[in-house]
Amino acid sequence: MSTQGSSEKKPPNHAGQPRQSSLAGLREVAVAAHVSTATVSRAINTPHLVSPKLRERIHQAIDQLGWVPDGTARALATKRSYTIGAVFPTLTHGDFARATTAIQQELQARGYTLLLACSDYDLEQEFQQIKKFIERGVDGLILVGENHHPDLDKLLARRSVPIINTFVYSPQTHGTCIGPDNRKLFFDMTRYLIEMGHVVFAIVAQSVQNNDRAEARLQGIQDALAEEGIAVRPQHFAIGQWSISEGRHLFRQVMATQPRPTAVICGNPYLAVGAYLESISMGLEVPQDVSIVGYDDIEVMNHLPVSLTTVRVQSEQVGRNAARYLMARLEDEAIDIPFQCDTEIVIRASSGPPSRKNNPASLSL
Amino acid sequence: MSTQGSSEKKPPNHAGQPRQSSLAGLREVAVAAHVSTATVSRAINTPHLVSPKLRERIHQAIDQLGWVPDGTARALATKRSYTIGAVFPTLTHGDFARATTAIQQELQARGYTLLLACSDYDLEQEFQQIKKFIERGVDGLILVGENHHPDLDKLLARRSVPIINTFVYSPQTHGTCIGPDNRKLFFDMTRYLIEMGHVVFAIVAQSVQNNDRAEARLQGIQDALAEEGIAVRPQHFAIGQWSISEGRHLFRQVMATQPRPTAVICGNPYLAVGAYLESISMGLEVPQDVSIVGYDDIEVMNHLPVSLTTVRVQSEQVGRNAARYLMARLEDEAIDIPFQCDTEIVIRASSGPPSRKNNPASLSL
DNA sequence: CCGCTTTGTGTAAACGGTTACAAATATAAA
DNA sequence: TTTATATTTGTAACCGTTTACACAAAGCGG
Repeated sequence: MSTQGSSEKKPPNHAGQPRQSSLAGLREVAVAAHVSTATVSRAINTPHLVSPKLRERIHQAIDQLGWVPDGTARALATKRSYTIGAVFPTLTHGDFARATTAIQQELQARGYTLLLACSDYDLEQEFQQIKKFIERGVDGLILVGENHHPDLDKLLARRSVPIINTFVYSPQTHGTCIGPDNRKLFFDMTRYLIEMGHVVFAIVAQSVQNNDRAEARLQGIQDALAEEGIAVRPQHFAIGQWSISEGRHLFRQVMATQPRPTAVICGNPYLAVGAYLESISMGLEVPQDVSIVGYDDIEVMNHLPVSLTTVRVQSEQVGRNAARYLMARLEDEAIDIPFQCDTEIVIRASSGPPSRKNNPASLSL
Repeated sequence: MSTQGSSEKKPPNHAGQPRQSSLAGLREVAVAAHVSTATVSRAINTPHLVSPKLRERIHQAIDQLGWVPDGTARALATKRSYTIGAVFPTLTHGDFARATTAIQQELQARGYTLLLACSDYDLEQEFQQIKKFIERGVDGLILVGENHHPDLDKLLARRSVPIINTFVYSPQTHGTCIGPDNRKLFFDMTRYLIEMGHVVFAIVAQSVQNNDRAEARLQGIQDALAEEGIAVRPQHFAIGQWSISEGRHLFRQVMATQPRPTAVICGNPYLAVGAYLESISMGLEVPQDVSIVGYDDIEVMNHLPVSLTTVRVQSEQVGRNAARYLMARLEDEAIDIPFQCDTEIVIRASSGPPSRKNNPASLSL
């Protein structure tokens, strides 16, 4: 196996020439300030260990040379990259965009940098992205939901990268996730509608494929209804894409069935807006003819001719706390953040008691 | 200066114990596969230089040990991080979110990772974030606009980090920016309104503070109007925040002035939606009483009772091309992308010729 | 004035990969 | 067979920081 044995100490470098200015950054600063590299390093990272005189000289050298430390080398030496990876299903939904912004702000404030990827609701892709992040040496990970690739745990265990699941909360997994209790959210919303007298409910929602949050919300609706002995009829259950036009389409579809629903619960704000706009096209009165409620509060909901009842989730709070939590863990600080985030049912004009005339199952559209 | 001189070759490591499994990752794989570290490295990066037999053995060792290469170390050694930094003013506006998504997709497809920050339209903050990115060793940068911190060039020159400005295009700076020609965009839109017979124009827009794109668009309006000898009156010029409610407020404000505008050009989609929704509250007919046009196309604009005329910018295209451009430069590939991106004036129901009755400067609101 | 701590600084070995160069081996040409 | 050439593989020096350890100097109570 051992191949060569004779080479008797050749000059270390390739050719004889010292290779123009081969001094690396920190080293260069060190000679300029007539100190050792260790001292320069300390002057930046632990200034109190360096005498004021040298500190001064070093800083002078630094900005005289315009030196910017190499984070890569630092990361290698310290095994800390001050980098956090976040994988979101998408960025084009308001809540994730808001959370991302909050995360980035929070990280930045403490010197961390955000690595971002979008999995497009694909678990396999999410896994690959996480893997990449780990290769890149992220110190922590922010994910969405609790439903991940089966091999994830193994991967994380090896490097012991802390992780936090966002936009979910359940008492069982307390401490590993930050977000709303999705099930309870729609449970409460549904109760509100029940108490208002509604009996025939329709659901217009996005696919629950790889989306445990949406699934939990659906479950919340069904649980609340079940308590009253009510179930959502198949023809009142419409699943589709995430868009206004889809909302219009699905709303029209469920409203064309018998018995006609008096309350339509939408899985996201775009579907709700679509449903409402379609109700206008159909000449329906909201909420007299039908109540429409959504999930998540986007600004337009509050400004439509009939403002829309919805659930507000503090996405910024979710993002901020997730970031804080991770950083605290990394710095071994104690931290007390609420894992279950604030939510609020925002009751606006689009929901109300069903009108009498809708009770008899009759009438053509 | 030289302190010690005697130490006669002490054992290299601290205590005598070999420190449990001190073999670092790649080294560990190497011994497991009975090859040298160089060969392992080659097996991953340049497989064709390694005999199939060893390659096989190495890969076996790799996934038997579950090794994940350390990107930090790799980056240090190769001086390439396969990382791109992007600084956006915000993520909560649809166009930037879409562009970010496109960038990330494109980067991922070629093994790059995205670092993201939001400057909140603050040049100083942007500069700090860029600096941080450079410390982190990004291979390239994606920024928005052409207006950056004065020291930016110096900083970039030192490390020679390639950069691309997005969401802007002007012939003068061809090759350094990718986006729409913002000035021309609103120039054309204004011409369209002029040709329709409008004479009294109002502008409802966001602040142009550190926003050369918005500024260029305003200039486009003014240039087009100037050709006809028209100027926007001070009372028709409303600048504010970026929101629907602000759009409502500013719209009401400009509509309360004399002479009353027959066309309102909005600087972004939210302002346009707000303006339109306020027109409903005010009992105005769009476009008979007033034409409303916006910038950027968000879905709701096409679904409101009166759909809104706007300008569509291919933000995804901007993002994608920016990413491609950078990667091509980094890999020394030739690439032919359009620097000026596609745009389209989408004429919908909210714009039309001014009605006769609006001509006489009269009437109370 | 001497040992004893405290404080400040330097030396050099990591960190975990890549890669120039040399050596060994296989292949082709003569 | 011999020599020239191409192919594989190994050795060890980097990449630019940090940091354990050693040492010198300064401060101090006795």
